[in-house]
Amino acid sequence: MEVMAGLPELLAAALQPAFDRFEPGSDPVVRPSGRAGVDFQANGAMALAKRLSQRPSEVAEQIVGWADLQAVCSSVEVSAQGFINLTLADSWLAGRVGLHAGDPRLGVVPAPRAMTVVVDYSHPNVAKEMHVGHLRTTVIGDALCRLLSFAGHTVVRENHIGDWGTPFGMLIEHLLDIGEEEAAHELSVGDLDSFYRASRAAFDASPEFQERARHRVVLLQSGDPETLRLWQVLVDQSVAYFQAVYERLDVLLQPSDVVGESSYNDLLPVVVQELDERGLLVVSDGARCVFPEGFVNRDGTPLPLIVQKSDGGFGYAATDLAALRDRFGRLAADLALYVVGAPQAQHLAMCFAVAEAAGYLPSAEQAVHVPFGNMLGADRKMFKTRAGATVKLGDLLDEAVVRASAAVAERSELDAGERAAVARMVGIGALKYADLSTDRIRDYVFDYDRMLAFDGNTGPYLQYARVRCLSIFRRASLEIADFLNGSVEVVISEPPERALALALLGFSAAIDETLATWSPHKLCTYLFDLAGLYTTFFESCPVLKAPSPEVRDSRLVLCAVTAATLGLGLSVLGIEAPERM
RNA sequence: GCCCCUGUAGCUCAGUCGGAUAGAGCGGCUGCCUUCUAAGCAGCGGGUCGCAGGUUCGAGUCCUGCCGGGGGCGCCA
Repeated sequence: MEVMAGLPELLAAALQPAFDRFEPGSDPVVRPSGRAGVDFQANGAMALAKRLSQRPSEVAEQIVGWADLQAVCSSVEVSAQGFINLTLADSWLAGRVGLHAGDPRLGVVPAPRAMTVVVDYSHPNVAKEMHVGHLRTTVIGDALCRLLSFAGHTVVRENHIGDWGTPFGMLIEHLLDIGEEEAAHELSVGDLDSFYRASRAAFDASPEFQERARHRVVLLQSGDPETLRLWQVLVDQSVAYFQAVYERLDVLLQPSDVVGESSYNDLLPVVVQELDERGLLVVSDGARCVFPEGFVNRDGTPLPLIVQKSDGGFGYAATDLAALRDRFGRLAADLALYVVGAPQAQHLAMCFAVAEAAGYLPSAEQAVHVPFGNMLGADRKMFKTRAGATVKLGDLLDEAVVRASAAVAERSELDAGERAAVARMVGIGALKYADLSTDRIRDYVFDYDRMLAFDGNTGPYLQYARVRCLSIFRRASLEIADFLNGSVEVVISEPPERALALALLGFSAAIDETLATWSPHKLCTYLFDLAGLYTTFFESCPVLKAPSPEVRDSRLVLCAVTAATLGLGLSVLGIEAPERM
């Protein structure tokens, strides 16, 4: 079987020889067409005509005359302005969908060169509650991991948790004050915020506590075994708590993916030494810095990346550099993605620049910041992550399931046993889809009603469309697999069948575009359009009561491929799909 | 002050390497459950694509300037 390719590429390839006769290598510029009755349009003739000082429509006419599109298109027309309008033949389209149905990957070709990709995402802080600010990095990062795996790459998930730094002196002393058992209990029930706040309160209230905390930091940094043991208690309890959240959210992260800041401690002096050896290090105001080119601060003077502070402590830049060294060295990564908020853009750009200069990063394009916009409060300001009260991620997940349970109870005919599982998939699916379905770079205002909507362009709408595909097979006691082996002929008679078929063939392009730009919302948009076209088809084209057995079987193929596409699409986004709802 | 991101329908957002008459969801209005799941469908109404220039056969898309919003700019991470 020929390698499945996207329709635009296929048409462009068919037109290329004709374009080459005018000007070798000129681009046919094939795009989907919005015009009624036209599937694609080739716009390249107009630019070509301009360059050759000829009439666009005449150039287009000649190209059409030379091109061999008989087998593929039912109509090829040239507009007065020089657009070439291409309409695929129903029979060709039907045959194409038949092939598509037999492909378990639904037309998505594995990446020609499999890479090792490190994805850095989620990164919550030890002894701190996961809040809604962690949602975007976690959900987007997880979707990218799944997409990359599906594309054939080796994915190394790294959860770069905040498990080191001066706050731990305070946290450990507080742990001792309330007793290990009580501390472990508080942390294990996920009440990290009150633990952290109580530590902070003790620190602010008592000079004696402050002194103990400072001393404890020294003990921690010097590797005192008992202090490390207490620190480990905090880390272990926190990681267990994170894991509970991840499982509720249905993300891939495991405790074994945790590579906390502390894991680079031994590397930090090495990094400093190597930066020094390469002549990159400059001491400025007592701090050891690198001044990457092109970065300036307020007054126009060069902006430093502070690697080692004047007090001898290492800044987080040192940790980030060590992580880059580790990822491209020990792990031999081909690519590292940083699913980190947009405010860190400058910091990461500086780290990447320094890492490249230091030889840690082989080439600039191999480290990619995948930024996302801020979650804003009702006041349109950034949700505070430091002192300010924000919404706990756990509370948001609770609310998602509560609302979904109510919706399931109200709308679904499922029995009680199935309802809980479906409510979880619907609620969490709605929440994740809400985050994935808009361009990640944009800021958005935190809003329960928007994030947990179940109608319209939402996760549940996609789940529901798939459920409606599956219910047809259940109703008729048919196996969906029998319609996904390429053995059943597809015929196209009604417009909704045709529109659905055309959309199904666009899956690989949607995946490609999503990965090319690290933008899950592109796949969401595709799936939503597909679900809408399926629903139109579902409303107007009876399947089990089709006019003939041939049409019935053909429509069953369309249902089967739609279900498979929605299921696979949701799956690579990290959204579960129930069998019924 | 400098830099980054952003501005599209009442609200929330899509809009592909610049293509023809800018789309969807929510909300509003009108219909549609005796036929495969109404978390749905069909239809109506809704636009100075922030503003002004420029490039181009063609600009929501590219360039410049201005305005509004968010963020960043040396020892927190």
